[in-house]
Amino acid sequence: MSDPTKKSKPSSAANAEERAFLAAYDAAAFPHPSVAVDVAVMSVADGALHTLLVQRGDHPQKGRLALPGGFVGVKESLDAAAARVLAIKTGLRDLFLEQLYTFGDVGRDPRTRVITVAYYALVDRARVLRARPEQGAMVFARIDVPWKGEAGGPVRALDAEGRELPLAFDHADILGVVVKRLRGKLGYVPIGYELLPRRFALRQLQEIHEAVLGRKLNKDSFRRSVVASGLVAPTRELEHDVPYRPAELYRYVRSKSR
Amino acid sequence: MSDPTKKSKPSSAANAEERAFLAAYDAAAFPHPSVAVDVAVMSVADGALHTLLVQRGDHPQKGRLALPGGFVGVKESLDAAAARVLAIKTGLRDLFLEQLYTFGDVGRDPRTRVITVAYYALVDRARVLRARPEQGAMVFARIDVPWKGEAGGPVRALDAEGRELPLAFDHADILGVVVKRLRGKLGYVPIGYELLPRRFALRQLQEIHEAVLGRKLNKDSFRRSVVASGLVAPTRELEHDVPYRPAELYRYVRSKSR
DNA sequence: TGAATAGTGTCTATAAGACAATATCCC
DNA sequence: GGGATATTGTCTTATAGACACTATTCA
Repeated sequence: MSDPTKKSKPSSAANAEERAFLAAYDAAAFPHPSVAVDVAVMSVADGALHTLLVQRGDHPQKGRLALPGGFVGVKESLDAAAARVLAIKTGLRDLFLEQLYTFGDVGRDPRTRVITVAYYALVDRARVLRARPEQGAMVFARIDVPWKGEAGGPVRALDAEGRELPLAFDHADILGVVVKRLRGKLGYVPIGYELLPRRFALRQLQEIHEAVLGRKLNKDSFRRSVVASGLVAPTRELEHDVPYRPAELYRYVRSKSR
Repeated sequence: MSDPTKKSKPSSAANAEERAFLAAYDAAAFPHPSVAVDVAVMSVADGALHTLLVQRGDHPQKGRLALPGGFVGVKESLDAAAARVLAIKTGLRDLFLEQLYTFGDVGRDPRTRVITVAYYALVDRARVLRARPEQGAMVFARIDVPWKGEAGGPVRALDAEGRELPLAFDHADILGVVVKRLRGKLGYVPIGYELLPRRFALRQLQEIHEAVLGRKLNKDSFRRSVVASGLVAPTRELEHDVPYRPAELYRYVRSKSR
């Protein structure tokens, strides 16, 4: 925390000196916070954002619902910790997974000082409903966003009957930041595709955007802007099992060809 | 990290049980990473982004230039740690200060495992040039961005003669993320005002935007969009000491009146 | 008066919203 | 055929870029 006195040395001796310093360095000389990762697995179902929550079987906050999380190993990168937690607690692998924000208020965990690096993952509805955790049990909870646009703030988790689910720690705030980030990103980054299967109708993509943004979009201009972006390509396949004219299926293409 | 077996208890006893659990919790039971904050103090001068760097007097990376940083106290929030580091290492207070990203690769610090939560601050050129640190010495380094748009990647720090300055740790990557974030934010958040004194000419604001974005902007549409945003208000004051027609000075207003 | 930039007005190209018309599927 | 949605086309409006023109200050 402080920068005590220092002495200059000729640069030729610097490497040996640095090696000696590192050998003598004692990482346990002062108390450290704990570092955790929490992963918000987001999906869209029935026109609303949903997330995967796990029931806390241990103290603290036993019985409340929490984001899948865990402590970061000393020899494990943050990204690796997030992927490991995702796989263990939800059984899901190889998802879009991105760091969100780091929450470090002093009292956010009653055990001790825990700083958590929050991540969010995106997955399509069919895959998240097939997911089976390697341990524990999961709830697929609907997110209720009590604010508009990118105002921000905590959100609520609801069960299938619309009852509010109690969230642990500051996870309502974390999920609020996830929603805010998703709304901000949808405008200029094609993350909507991560929430859909490989082939999708443009109407499905629009429904995803509307669920994330929390407002209706204009159908015509949505179609035009998506097609004009060059990020989707028609597949000549059609929807099936729909009680109306089937739409052509599109796929996401990385290379905009123009 | 694991969720072992659990027994159900009547909810009436839950509070007492949780208190007992917390009293017995041992935070030092497994090794912890260290947590630091680094603050990138960004400003615009001579048409380019600049940042404040401190010379490392201690190992590791002695002699290299680093972002002002320090370890997070066990009873100190991340935001408070960033503000403290900013004040101690640069003498600057009450700046726009926002969390950026958390860097946690295993080998990023040769001492031990150090996870750093990076922040960025914005300050106008006159104020940063008056800044005097409470300890150590500072360099006001020009940032050279070797990529366009929001491609991302490390940047270089240059001294007044254009010579490259050696950066410590992964700080070239951190500064790259800062630049990427600033470019992304300029489009829809008025952070440009944080880089200017309270009263400014629209041309100055445009120069700020051009320096951050790394490209020229159209003068006419820049003026129109800024004025139409309702986020600036004319002050009826004029520039002075300019060898041409002085422009009217504007100020940033939070409430867009319309 | 000339150089330099401030500030205004106009035209055009592009993107978005609104709306209408036709096409295609299932029942 | 009727219901529902897909898909295409047209019209209108808002915005950004380009450009021309006038205004104001200093040297």
